[in-house]
Amino acid sequence: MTERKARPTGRHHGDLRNALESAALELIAENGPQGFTLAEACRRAGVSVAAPYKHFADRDALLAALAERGYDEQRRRFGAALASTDDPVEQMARFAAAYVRFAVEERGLFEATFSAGLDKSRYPALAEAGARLLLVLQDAATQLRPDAKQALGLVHAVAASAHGFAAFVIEGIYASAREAEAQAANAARLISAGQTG
Amino acid sequence: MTERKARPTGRHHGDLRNALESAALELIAENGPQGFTLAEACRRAGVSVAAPYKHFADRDALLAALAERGYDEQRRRFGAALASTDDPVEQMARFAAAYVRFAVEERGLFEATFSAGLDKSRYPALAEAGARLLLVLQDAATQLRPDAKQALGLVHAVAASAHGFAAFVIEGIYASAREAEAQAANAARLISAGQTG
DNA sequence: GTCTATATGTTGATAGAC
DNA sequence: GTCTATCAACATATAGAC
Repeated sequence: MTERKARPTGRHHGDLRNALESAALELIAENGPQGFTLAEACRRAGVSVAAPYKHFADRDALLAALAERGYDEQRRRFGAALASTDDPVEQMARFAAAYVRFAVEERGLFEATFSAGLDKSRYPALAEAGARLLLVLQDAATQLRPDAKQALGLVHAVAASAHGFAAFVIEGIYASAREAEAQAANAARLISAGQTG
Repeated sequence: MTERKARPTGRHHGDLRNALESAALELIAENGPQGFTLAEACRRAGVSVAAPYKHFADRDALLAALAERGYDEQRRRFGAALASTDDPVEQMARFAAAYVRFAVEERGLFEATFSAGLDKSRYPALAEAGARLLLVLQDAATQLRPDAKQALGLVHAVAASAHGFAAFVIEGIYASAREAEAQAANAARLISAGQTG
C-alpha cells in the first residue's frame, strides 16, 4: 500500500486539519470562544489563511468539529465517572465533578460545546454527538428516576448546577479547581437524593 | 436655572450616553457579549461612530458602565429577594431564583457583569459595585454560617449553582424560565441546609 | 494541498469642521 | 456634542498558480 500520509506538496505537515484544530483550542482556552479567529489559528499552524478551506468549509465548520470532539470527550470522561461507582447518587456526584474538571482541563473543548453559538441544526453530526452524550447520562439517572422524563430533568439539574461551578472556576471566582469540583459534587449529591424517591 | 438639557447642537437627543447604553444592552441580549460593537450601537442610536467618544473613553468604558449598572440592579433585586422572608434558608432559595430571573429579564446586564471580560482593576467603581453586592449576600448568609469565610463560601456555592441554571435557560436547555427558577431555588435550599449547622 | 494575491467588509479610534 | 472624513488593523473568503 502507499504511505498513509503523502509528502506535503506545500511546506506543511501531513495533518493540517489536526494542527488547525489544536491551534483553535489553544486560542479558545486563552481568550474564550471569540478569541478564536481562523487567521490567528493559521498563523499558529504556520500556514496561509487560504489553507484551511481545503479542510473545512468555513470558520463555523471548524468550530463544529471541535464541538463534536468536545461532546465525544465528555462522553468518555463522564462515562468513566459513572462507571467508577455503583451508587446512583454517587454517580451523579462524580459526573458533576468530572464536568468541572473537564471545563478546567479542556477549556477549549468545553467552550466549543457550550459557548460557540453554532446552528446545531446545520451540523447533524454535532447534534447526534450531543444526543449520544445525553443518553449516557439519562441512562444513569434512570436508577434514581425511573420515569424517563424525570431522569432527563435530573440530568439537566445536576448538569446545570455543575456548569455554574465550572463557569465560576473559569472566571477565577474559585481559586481552587479541586474545591469547585468538591462543591459541585456535593450539590449534585443533594439534588439527586433530594426530592422524589 | 438653565434648562437641564440644552438643545442638541447636532441632530440628536439630550441623552446620547443613555441611548448608547440601551442600544448596547439590546445587542448583548440578542447576540451575547461579542454581539455588541460600538459601531452597531451607534447605528441603532442614530449617531455617527465618532459620537460615543464624547461620553466614553473607549469601548470598554461603555461596557464597564453597563456592568456597574448590572451590579447595582442585582443588588436591588437580590436585596428585595432576601427581604421577602425571614427564614435564612428560604432567603438563599429566593436569591437563587432571583439570579435566574435577572439573567432572563436583563440578559444584557447579566452578561455585561459576567461575560464581558473586563480588566476589573482598571475600573475601580466596577469592583466596588461588585463588592457592595457581595456584602449584601454574605451578610444574609451569615445567619447560616456565622464564620465570615464560610458565609462567603455558601454565597459562592449558591450563586454558582444558580448561575448554571441561568446559563442553561439562556442557552435554551430549559424551555421554561419558571421551571429553571424553581430548580435553582430547590438546589439553593439543599445547599444551604446541607452541611454544617 | 498549499501559496500568493486580492476582494470585501467590519471594527475601533482620531482629526478637524461646525 | 455631533458630524464628516479618514486611518490602520483585522477578519472571512475566493481565484488561480504551482
